[in-house]
Amino acid sequence: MVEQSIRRGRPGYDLESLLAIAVKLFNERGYDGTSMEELSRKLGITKSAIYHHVPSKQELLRLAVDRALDGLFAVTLEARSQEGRAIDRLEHVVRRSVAVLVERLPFVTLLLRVRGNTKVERAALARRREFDQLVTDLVQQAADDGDLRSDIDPSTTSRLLFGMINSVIEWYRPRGDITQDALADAVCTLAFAGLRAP
Amino acid sequence: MVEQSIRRGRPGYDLESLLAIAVKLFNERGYDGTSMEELSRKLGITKSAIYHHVPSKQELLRLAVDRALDGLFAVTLEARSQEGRAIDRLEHVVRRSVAVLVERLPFVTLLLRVRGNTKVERAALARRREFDQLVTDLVQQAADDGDLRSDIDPSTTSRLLFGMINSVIEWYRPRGDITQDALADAVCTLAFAGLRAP
DNA sequence: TTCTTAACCGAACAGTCGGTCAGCCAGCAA
DNA sequence: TTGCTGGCTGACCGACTGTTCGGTTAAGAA
Repeated sequence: MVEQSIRRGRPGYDLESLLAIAVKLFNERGYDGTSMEELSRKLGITKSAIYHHVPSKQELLRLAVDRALDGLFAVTLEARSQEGRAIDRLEHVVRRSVAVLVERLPFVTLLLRVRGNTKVERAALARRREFDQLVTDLVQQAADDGDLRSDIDPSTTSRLLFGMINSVIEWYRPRGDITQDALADAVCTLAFAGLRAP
Repeated sequence: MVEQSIRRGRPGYDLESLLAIAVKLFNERGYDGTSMEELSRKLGITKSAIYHHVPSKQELLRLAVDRALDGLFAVTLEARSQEGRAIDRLEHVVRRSVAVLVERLPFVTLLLRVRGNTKVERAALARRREFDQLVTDLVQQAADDGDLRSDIDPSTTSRLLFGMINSVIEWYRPRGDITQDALADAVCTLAFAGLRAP
């Protein structure tokens, strides 16, 4: 079943396998705190070999954050994010965002730590703000529909909401004792129904 | 009214004023992404002058994260964090943590981005975990009292809860249109009562 | 004036940074 | 066997890193 694509040439890393290890290391040490020398040691090849796969360190970052952002924007294009009551669309976006976070954990982790020092980083931040705006609009609509409490303003709501969701990258590990669905349930319950016993 | 403490010697930066600017820059560019040369330019003095005030770059980081951690631990020692029903103690810790976050925003921001590359950073992470454990214990007790819903486990709850709280550093600015109290209210409402219209 | 205190400068240090270049090497296909 | 492709090496570059050191400067106190 598994399409074993036969690679030609000398066996070793391809861009994908190299990127996975790079992103993992970036997340452990921080992007700026990781040198290409350090990365090459982790890969078991020389520094110059990395530049056979990728033209620069910044490009590694771009590839990673784009994978995260593409996943998040794909969520907003899904049917259930675009039709139905705003509050239901919001819940869908929340659930699916948790899923993307988990499935692309290393990439999203890197994205959420970008600070804006370079062009690549600023471009990532811009796309992220775009996503945040879509969510804020959704919260606003749901509040207008009377489905969300009106004593918290929409932008604060969406920020706290996605603050909670995004914090998942800090502690969730797929191997752990909580499944992806259980996590999404916990997030939605806490967000929509609150902590207090019913 | 203002106690103008007369400093002796050549006027200029003291440790406190230097630290404030350093931490601000660290937060903008990232600790690893900020060079001492860059910092010295921002300060308007030479690189070597910084070393008159502080023995190393790492020490700047230590001073900053300790200010954040001291503030958070002080909260747990307050009377209302130690007596009464667990759920009330929890709400008090949440409210006061938001206050500390806001009052010491730059320091807490830096703390929350520490990755653990050096001894200083690992020590900070250890103290942070200690604080997290205290909160988790509180959540556990409140759940045992029947005051918190039991369908989310305590460690997930406390992580999502503090994920939401800590996200405040990403967007809250004191000059903005939402006061510190309103922010704490929003956090508590969302956390305990949920988003859905009552 | 002189002493003390505190902040600062300029030049240099050894080491590390991201990145380049010319060429070598392993495996598949013809 | 040969050609091609894709992956890799080792030596190197200039710029920049955090840190040190000996000397200097500005202010209040004596």
